Amino acid sequence: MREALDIDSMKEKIENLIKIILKNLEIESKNFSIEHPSDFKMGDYSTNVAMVFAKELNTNPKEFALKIKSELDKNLPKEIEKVEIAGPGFINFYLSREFFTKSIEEILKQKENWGKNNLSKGMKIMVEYTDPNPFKPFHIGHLMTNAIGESISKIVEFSGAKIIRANYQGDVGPHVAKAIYGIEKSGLPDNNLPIGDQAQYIGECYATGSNLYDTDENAKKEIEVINKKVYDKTDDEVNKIYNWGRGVTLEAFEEIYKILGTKFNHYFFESEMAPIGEKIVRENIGKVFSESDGAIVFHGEEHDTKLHTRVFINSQGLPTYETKEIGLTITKFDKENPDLSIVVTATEQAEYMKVVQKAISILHPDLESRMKHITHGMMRFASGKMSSRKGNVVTGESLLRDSMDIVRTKVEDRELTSLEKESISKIVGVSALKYSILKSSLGSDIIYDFEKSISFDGDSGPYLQYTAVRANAILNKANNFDLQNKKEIPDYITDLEKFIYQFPEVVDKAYLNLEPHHVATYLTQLASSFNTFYGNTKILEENNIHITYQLDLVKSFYQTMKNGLYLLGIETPEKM
RNA sequence: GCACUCAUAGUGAAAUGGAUAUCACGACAGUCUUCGGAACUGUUAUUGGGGGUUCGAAUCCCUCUGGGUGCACCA
Repeated sequence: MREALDIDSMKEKIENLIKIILKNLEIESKNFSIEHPSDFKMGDYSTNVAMVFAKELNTNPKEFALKIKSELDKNLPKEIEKVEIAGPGFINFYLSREFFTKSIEEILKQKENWGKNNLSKGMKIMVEYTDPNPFKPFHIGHLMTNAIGESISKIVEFSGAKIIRANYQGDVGPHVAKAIYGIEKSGLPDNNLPIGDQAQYIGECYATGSNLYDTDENAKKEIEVINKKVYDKTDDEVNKIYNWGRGVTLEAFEEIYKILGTKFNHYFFESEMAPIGEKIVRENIGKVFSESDGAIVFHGEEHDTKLHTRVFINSQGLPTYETKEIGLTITKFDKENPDLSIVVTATEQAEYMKVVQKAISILHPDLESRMKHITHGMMRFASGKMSSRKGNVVTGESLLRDSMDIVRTKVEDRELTSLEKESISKIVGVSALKYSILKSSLGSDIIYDFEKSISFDGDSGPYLQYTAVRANAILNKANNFDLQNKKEIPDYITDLEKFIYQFPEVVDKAYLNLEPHHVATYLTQLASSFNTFYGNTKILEENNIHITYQLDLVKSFYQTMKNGLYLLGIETPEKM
């Protein structure tokens, strides 16, 4: 992807320059860092090499820095304008006009490939995420996992891997029995209703059933009977409701995936994973698993003091979630044999997953390094805001619809076709939600405040989109301009140019840490620097001799923003 | 009780061990109707407490405090 390496190998180039100098000074090279200083006043790149070596050379870091600088100055490459010493002994590199001009050319050449890297070239990576359960609502946690999983998939894809998207759904188990019981009590809904409404009705039936299970002994017994029937499929009435409800909720989920922009390659179901896992567990009783109080368990703490014991087959002989997870993991490797299998879930599954993965690692030592579990915090609500605009319990779906509705009212009196308005509502509404999830690092919980998430200025997805749309508007309008005699390149360098070439480094970082927020944070800085440029520079003026270059700059900004938003799973609208 | 995880302006966040800790919202004061104002400029305020490692700590180690999550037949 990066054939013309001049621009984004700048970091390596500087590193090599310094290594050569160290070698000439007969100093053994060890780790030093090259980074972007926090402020452009301190240059475009900076190294701490002088501070790292000063002590063992028994010299003052500033003196040593000066020595390196004088060596550098002897043969400075044309991409570097100057080198300076600052602070306690930092060596700062200021890039040249030529470098920035070249980087813009490079972006225009690479287009949708701009920002890609080869860090996982040739690998096959499977990412499992979203994981909603049929018969239950698509709740906010699913929305969060989906946004994160989709973004990680795209970041991994940008690093050269073949990506396989997987979704794992719980279509058997007590929650299904509770929902069926609720449906038996309340009756089937009108099948002319939109599929989303029917799914919501099923979700309500689940809530009813779940409540009765906790409060009513008879209901509890009946639900347990239904649960068995779901597994053995002996009751026609239960089968009928089951098939209908499973179909309706899965279809409703598909509508949501469509809005969110996710296309899965594989759908795995607990009902199918259970027998596969159970066979594996039973074959390894006495080896990996053992009997305890009538159940089949895995003693995690025997292998790692931080782990604990978990039940894999309960005392009634039924496989638990743990066993299904084993079936799932083995099935993934059987079907696709990925180099790496990533699972994205909320943090509450972290401990459970460690135990299960330990058990799998003992069964298949070669898989240990090929499983990765990424966890994220939960979405909580600012106090007292637990209901959606329609007054219902907030689900992932209602949140999406509400967000889209807000955008719809915002574009209502714009001069746009109703088709355009609908598309913008979707693209911008989804962006507001996704960005508010992806801007934070994965570890901590997100306090979700509806009022704030729909404020579209500043640190938000719509702000980024709006900035891109502005850039696009200039480019469209520029078609009427005669660009002859307007091809001079400015002698000054804007902050926009200083940010824009860093994009591939940001993508690398997001990939290496599997943290989408690096992209989100960067794009906000980039957008802000574009808006500053936009505010200070009137491009489309007859007597502006820099138009050609500035339009290229706008174009490369637009491309960078578009590619960056893509990595967050956000579309860039033409208008809004 | 044990384990995991988190703690940064009034609020929400950022910062491969680096320089004067950034960004947004809010508040206050301006620009201005522009190549699209969902914009720009300026002011404002911050690393939970205590030790340690280091030339250098929001970051690493120890400890305390305070949230969240998980710890046997749910998923």
